[in-house]
Amino acid sequence: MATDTLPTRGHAAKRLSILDAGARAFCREGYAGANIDMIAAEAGVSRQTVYNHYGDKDKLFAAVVTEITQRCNARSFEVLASFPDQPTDLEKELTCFAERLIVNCLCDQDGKFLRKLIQREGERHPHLFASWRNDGPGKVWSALAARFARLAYAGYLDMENPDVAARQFLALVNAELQMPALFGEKLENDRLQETAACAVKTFLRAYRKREMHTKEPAHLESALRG
Amino acid sequence: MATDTLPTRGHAAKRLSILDAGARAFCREGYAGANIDMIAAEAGVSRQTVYNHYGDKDKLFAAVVTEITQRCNARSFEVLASFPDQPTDLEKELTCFAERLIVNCLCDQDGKFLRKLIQREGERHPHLFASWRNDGPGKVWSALAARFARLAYAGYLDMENPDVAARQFLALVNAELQMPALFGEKLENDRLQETAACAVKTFLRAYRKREMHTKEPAHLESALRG
DNA sequence: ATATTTTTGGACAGTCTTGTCTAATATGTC
DNA sequence: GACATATTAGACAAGACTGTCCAAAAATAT
Repeated sequence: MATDTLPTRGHAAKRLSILDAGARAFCREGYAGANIDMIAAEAGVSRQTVYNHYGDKDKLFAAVVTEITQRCNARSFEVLASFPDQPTDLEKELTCFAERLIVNCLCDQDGKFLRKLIQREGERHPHLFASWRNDGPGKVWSALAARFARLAYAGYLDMENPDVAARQFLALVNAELQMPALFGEKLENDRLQETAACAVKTFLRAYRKREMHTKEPAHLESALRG
Repeated sequence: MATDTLPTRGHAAKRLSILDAGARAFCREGYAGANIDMIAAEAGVSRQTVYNHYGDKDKLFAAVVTEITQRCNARSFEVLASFPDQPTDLEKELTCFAERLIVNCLCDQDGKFLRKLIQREGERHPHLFASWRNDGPGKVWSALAARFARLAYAGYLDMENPDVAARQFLALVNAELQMPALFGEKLENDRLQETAACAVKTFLRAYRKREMHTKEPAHLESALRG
């Protein structure tokens, strides 16, 4: 789990290793089901070391949540920064954006971990997830809504409520991912691309501005609508 | 939990009471976190009675899952039977259908219980959820897809892949429900209706047939699309 | 009213888990 | 090499939970 830039031996490395093992165990078994011996074994560390680093199970859990949350948020906003603000081919670029979203936020290790943790323990430890809610997806949603609003203003999209559109965009992107995510199946690359393409296609069918870019055939439009 | 038609005293009543208490406890605490004493107390029954009825914790869990699954499936197909096959006002009727879906399948006790159980223990007890997958949402999806295909054939909708459309429909309906569901918030009635309306509106913007009902202005269509 | 079934409360052994403690070992620093 | 710090394995007490057993009490049926 520890990437190349992170310490691979020594004190800090063990700390990280424990954190990652804790994340895996808590996700797989739930808070009650995961035990310290398991986590220590999975981290390749003695039980005492876990206690040395994190004090007790509750503190370890809290550390896991905040750490993974931070990683996820960082990734989310990184991906968000690549939103196509001045697209030349809107569908294509939005599809690529959706793919990045899926790969980096929805399907990556930390993302899956965090969603499972939230699903499993969200009700039980509401305070821990306040930051997730306020600084994580909540912010991603509104940031995404702002991007869509800009695209609408620039004449690419036609929507009344960018907030709703943003939530729907994410829902569509997630649509085909629900089942696999629930059962821990892995997603092949081409299925992923198809998912993104489907979602964006439907999103644009609903929200793409329907007037011509060149000329407004208003009479044809009204004839078709009437 | 036991409705009026079900026994409210005697042997069978206790059995049901235990089942419901088990469902609540397993959802709230997870399999490992829920303990028999808790369930017995919540069911208003002694611990021994739980063992008399269900043998052990594993069997109780299995019974909870299959029972709740059956209840949910029954409801799902009941709602599905009310799908507007010959709509006079498609948007209105589809919105009502979506509301029924939300109320009876997504937001009702059993539905919430089951989704939580799946999220919490799906990976851990894959065999238990096979039926959920095969007889539950899986069947609902394909049945819904068949309804959409019929609407498309009847000229109300315009879609290439009814399966994808069905999944997207459910995803859109769910879009605004994710957060509240995750944190156990309850949904006000007007927010629910707005959610359904939003989802259906977007769905129809994407998939409503754009040709006239009376005559096919094929040349105009191609001119507009080209 | 009596017989049968069900439920109850409590005791119980066995197991698992947490968190502490200790003495020995490893790791890294000066 | 000597020293400080981090880590290890293992023992340990305290508590929680499961699943069993049993005799008394309650509910139900005959």
